[in-house]
Amino acid sequence: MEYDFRKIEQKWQAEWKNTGVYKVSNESTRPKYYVLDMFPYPSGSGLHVGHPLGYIASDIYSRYKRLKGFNVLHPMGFDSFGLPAEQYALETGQHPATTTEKNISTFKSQLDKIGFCYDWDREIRTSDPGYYKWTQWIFLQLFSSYFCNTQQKTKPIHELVKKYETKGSKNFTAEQWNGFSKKEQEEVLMNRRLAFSKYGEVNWCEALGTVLANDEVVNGVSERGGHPVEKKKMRQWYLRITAYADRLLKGLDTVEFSDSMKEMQRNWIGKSEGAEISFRIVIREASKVHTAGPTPDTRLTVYTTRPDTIFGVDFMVVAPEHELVAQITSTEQKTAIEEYLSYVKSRSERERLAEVKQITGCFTGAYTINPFDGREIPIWIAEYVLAGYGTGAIMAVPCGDQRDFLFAKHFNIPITNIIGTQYNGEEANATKDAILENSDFLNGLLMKDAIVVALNKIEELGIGKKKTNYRMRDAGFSRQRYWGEPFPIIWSDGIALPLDAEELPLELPHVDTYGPGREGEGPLANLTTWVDLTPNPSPKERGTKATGYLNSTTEEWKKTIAFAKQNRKEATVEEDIVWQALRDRQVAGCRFRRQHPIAGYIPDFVCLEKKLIVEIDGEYHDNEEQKLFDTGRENWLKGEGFTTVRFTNDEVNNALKTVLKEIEQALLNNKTVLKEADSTPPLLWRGAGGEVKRETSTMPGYAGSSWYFLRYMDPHNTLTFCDRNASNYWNQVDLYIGGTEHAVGHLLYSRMWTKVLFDLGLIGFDEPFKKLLNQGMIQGSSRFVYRIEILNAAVDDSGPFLISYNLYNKWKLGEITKEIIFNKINQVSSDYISKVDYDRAGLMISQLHVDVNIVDGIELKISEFRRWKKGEYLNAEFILEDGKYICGVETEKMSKSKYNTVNPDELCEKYGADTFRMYEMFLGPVEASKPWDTKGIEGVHRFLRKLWRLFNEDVKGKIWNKDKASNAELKVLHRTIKKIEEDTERFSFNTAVSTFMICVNELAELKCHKKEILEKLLILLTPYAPHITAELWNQLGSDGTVLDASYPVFDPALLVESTKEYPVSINGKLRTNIELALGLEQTEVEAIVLQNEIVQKWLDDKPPKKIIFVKNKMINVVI
RNA sequence: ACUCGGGUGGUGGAACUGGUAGACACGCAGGACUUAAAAUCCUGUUCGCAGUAAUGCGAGUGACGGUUCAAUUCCGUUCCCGAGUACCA
Repeated sequence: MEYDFRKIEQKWQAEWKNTGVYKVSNESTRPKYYVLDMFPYPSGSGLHVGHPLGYIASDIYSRYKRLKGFNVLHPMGFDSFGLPAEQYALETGQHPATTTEKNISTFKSQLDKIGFCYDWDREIRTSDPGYYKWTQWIFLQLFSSYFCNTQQKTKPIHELVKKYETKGSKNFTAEQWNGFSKKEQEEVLMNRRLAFSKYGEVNWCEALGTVLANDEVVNGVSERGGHPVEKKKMRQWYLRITAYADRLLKGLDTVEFSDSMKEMQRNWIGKSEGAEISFRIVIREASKVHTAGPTPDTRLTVYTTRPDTIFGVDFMVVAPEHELVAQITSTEQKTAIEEYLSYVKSRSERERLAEVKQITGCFTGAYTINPFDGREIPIWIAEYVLAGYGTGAIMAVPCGDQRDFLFAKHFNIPITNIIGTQYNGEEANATKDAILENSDFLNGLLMKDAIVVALNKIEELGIGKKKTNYRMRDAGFSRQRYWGEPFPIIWSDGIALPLDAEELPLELPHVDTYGPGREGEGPLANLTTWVDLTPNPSPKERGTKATGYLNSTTEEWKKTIAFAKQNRKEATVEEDIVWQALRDRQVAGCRFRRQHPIAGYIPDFVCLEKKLIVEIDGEYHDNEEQKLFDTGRENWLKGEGFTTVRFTNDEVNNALKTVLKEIEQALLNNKTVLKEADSTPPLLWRGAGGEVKRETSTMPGYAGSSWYFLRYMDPHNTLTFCDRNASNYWNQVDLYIGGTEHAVGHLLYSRMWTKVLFDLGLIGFDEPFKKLLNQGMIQGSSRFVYRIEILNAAVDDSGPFLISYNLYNKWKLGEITKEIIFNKINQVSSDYISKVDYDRAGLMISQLHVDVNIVDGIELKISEFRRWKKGEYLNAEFILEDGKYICGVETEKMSKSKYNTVNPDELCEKYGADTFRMYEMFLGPVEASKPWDTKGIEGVHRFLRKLWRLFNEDVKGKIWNKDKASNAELKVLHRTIKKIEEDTERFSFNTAVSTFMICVNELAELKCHKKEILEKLLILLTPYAPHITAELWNQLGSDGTVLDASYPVFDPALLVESTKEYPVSINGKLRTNIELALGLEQTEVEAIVLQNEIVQKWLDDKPPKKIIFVKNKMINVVI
């Protein structure tokens, strides 16, 4: 009986599906274990071999933990909001929901082929309204919470309001607060909310009319099209992650992340401790000396981590954007400063990164006074000082900071040396270990110690204070895109109002086009009826107010609704006739509403899907004033995309058929604009008055992924994001596996969200991931062919010539001439080359990616290549070396366009999922990045077949038996148990695979076919190769399913030996082995060793200096 | 530039706290079975030198140096590769 992996794997995958063996319950007496993978973005190109690496590792560990008696949660889902689907929609018009759905089903079928133990009942998708309802809900929690600095903890914002109302704050009294307008109060609160909105800079591309992400901007121009990009201020949402900087830092000590991962997060947070010092400013003009600024004691505040260098300050540098710049510029320097500012502005639009660092700057004409020695210090502006960090101003110490040094040299500013011989005048020395000189009261102190001394003095004088700074910025949380969670926010007269929880989810409406709004807003902005919720007065009231609805209130909107209702009751006979004909989708299958308010207007009939309005005009429409009004309203509605058709009462009475015909025609002419559900005008209104609009941005990709690990615990709950019982049971993710690319983004955000939810008492832990394992990237190994172009050949008919790699390389290096290549071409196609004029012909060789799947190692499979790309190379001529066409090789990122992707489906089809799983693990440590190479997969496949042959033989069939196992066999088994358990526990899956190979090799050698041994081996192996083990377990007739078998227990007694082969070194060099009983003591061993022939040979009759004997390890004889 | 990883046969990699460097596999070479192929099995495979051979000797974990009876492992200097950050005061 042969190992028919295709049949076996199909059989067991179906079996698992039918019996639901991977269903996980939230109730169990067993201890819990939560294994999580970073869920994938379902891209259009499907899985390649890089994706499953981490999934296989987590699957092995989950299955292992299950065998060890844990209730294991190992879910999978999809991070299905994101830009690629939207871009695809922009190009093809296909709705992102459609393509996403399609991609997910491809992903799922690919994942299932690998045999993962996911509980698909717990699958989640971030783009599913049932899911993003809760993303929006958590956003609302963030919106209505603030960070209490004294308690370092998230609290509901109403507690802050209460405090303001009763006690006021640093900046205002309770009375003042209570006197603030609603809008003023909201502005104050916005500065404390955890999710808040402010004006921020975005990359705006005029030509594309859209906002671009940072990575869509390359060298100052758009990646697509190369159009110029500029900074533009727009209202944006942010998360106040900076408030959590310290807790995010401290939390790192409580989790098991790799050192590099922790380091990356620490760097990103970038905490630095230093001081803010303020300096008095004076301006020196030709005519006078005066102080700057609106008040005489306007001061310049700088941030420094080195207050000890205060006497080495030779100049100040202020960021060009600094608010003081205009005030402190002297008349003499005004033009120079203006020129410099315009230069900086022009440059900020360009990408500064690419170019060599230039030293630029400009003197302002102002000075600060060193408070300790009264020295006047010039103030400069320069672009190397960033407005966004610290105070946007620095004190420059050229002898201690290389940038300051270069700046001083460039502008000939004299440099003060405060560190004596430690400074050589050639470059700055940033040491903290120098003894200070030229430093007044700090003289003679070690810089390290002087930091505190200086700081204390500064605080004592009241000119500065200790200050901790963070490099991390608040996280931008809005995107001007379509395919993301809509914000549950309504802007009313400039105040952000949250939706009520009952109104969630705020579903993403359908749009026609995915292009940006007029002002660069997201595509949602184009849906005026969805966006504009401004309540409107009734027509009667509007008659007296030209700009009526702008000042309307809830009351007025209610009146509009009431008015419409009234109109319905008081319908004219003609209106009724038309309604009877239109209702219930009788015309063109379209739904009509009657007397339905649109903004301020109440049309007689409207079909929202087709944006068609039908008006039945009574006699009073002949009135001039009414006509004016009708036209005005028609124009306004036209602007909103509505077309209006009008009929008179007479037409309805006399020619209803024609009227209906015309309506039908109008419906058919209009295209469908909205899905019915989206067009319902919301009835919300929570009134500050003024313009009421929905937020049109959507949330970024990381919104949904910041809390998904919680949803898996309780995925179907419609009452809450995750029941507290469920999150208490599953608690933290015990093992999280994923790539390093999310080191700072996703991981920091989800850590922050967890802390917020914890503080608000919604979950019981404040770090989401207990242990993080980083999987390496699997790179593609690209293959190249080299195509020869002959220029000026004057011959038109021949296939392309392809030259093998080594010849190409020699040509490139100039080792061979073009004549030699022409000669080679001549050999493969003599009649072609005879027509070429050697002297005039030029040679060009281009390197082309070739599909790795038609290359065997590095040798091109020529016949398959001819068929490749629909026969583009059918007539190619090959210039070979040693009869082979050798391809060029390079390691690159795996991508379709480079033809270096390897599809797991094909490997599963060819070798089976078990082989594929084990081979991915065998490739090397999970954490390591490595290029994919399919070559070695045969070895793993051979191993599985060898395993199979321990149970069955091709001819004889079943050969396993129930004989009693020998000691030697038990020894092999228990060595394996020990090693596999150790290796699996420490995620060393590659060595575990090799341990299995050793075990099977040894059992084969022992001709062991005993159930007693093999059964145990199957349990060990089932996490790695679940299909073949399930099948063989079944064949052995063992009880139950191998998935829940009890894990074999290692018995150390079986491995106890009485003797050991000791390696014997002489002077640390291995010379021989001696078998010794284990109980021996040093002296006994020495005696035996000295007897040894080889040792005696090396001793050459001299006594050894020393003999080192390490029990159970080795012996070293020192001569 | 800074921070963090990592350099081991022809290749992927192993050696977990200093103690037999190269496990396991790929590839390659030779052999068995076979008309042949596939499959399977066996032998060899770090390099150099000597030997028919068993074997012996020498070198060897990027380079140089140190600590140690003993270093891939610890320390110092240096080179190369990868990842992250980027004028952060």
